Amino acid sequence: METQLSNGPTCNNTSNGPSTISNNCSSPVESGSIEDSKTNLIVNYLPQNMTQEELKSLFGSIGEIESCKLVRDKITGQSLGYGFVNYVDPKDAEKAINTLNGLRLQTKTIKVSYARPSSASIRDANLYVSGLPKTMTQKELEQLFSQYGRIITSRILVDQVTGVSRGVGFIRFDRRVEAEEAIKGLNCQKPPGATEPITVKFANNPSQKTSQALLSQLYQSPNRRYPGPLAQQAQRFRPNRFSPMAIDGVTSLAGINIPGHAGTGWCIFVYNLAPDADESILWQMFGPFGAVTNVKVIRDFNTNKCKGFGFVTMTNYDEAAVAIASLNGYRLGDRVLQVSFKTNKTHKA
DNA sequence: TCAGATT
Repeated sequence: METQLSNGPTCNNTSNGPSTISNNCSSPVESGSIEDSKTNLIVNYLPQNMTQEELKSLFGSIGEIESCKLVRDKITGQSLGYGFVNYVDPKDAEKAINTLNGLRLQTKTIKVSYARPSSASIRDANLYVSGLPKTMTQKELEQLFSQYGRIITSRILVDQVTGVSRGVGFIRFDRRVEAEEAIKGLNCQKPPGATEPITVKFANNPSQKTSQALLSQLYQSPNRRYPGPLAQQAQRFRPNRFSPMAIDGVTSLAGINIPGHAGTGWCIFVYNLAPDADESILWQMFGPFGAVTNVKVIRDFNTNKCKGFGFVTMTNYDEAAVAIASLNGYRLGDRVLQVSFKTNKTHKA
């Protein structure tokens, strides 16, 4: 693989926000049985505002996608923060795991792994654990539970400020029967060395909460609706930074030149990419700064090598501006990148 | 003291 990046916004520390310790364990490459699909991936910890189209754009940068689905709440339509990507070629699925697992997008670190075959037996296998000793580590938590089955994820919630364990956590097993056995074996039991017993029970179901939140919104404040798509779009657009009268759409039609503004977001020009640069490097560089809707490496038609530049589209002006300020002059391998809002200049280089 | 992994 190519150059690894280690920079990004300084705000981003842990894998999924400051309040949790999380693993991205259960290495997917080694976990599949011979029966499992080698093309279908599950993608977890997606940013809340990421759309299915953006998911497809991100994973489509690796190879041809057979299908792609962002899972949403049935009632609210809100993203549940995970989705599925099914590639045509198993090699591309493997490549996606190798290149995109652990990619930072906004405040999240996405997890990419093979999807298990869907079945009833793997549902409702998630446990909520409380009363844990504050000193217990995630590894110790897993050790305690692993005797009951294969752990898919584990987590200990921590205080946002101090980073100290809150004594509660989650264990997701591969199968529900394993979770049931763990409750039987560990609920009301004292872990080794602990003075108090722990509580182990099934965790709340995820989609219930968002549905409830929506319903209470509807019933409690009927006059305070969420802003509709138009209002949201108007908020995203920041014309007064350049022109006091510009309005999204109108400016484009009127031919007023706003640097970088491409109608659907802010287009950023990235110059001095290496010939072997690919889309994933652009996702890696810009993803941590905010909502990226698209990336594109410009390649020579015949050689398929990068012509030295590419483009990145970001939804929000402020995030784009910070990304540009941070990445302009960034050293990628032996090259120093030039990063700016796209202009209408013709770039010949 | 419940984050967000099975379409």
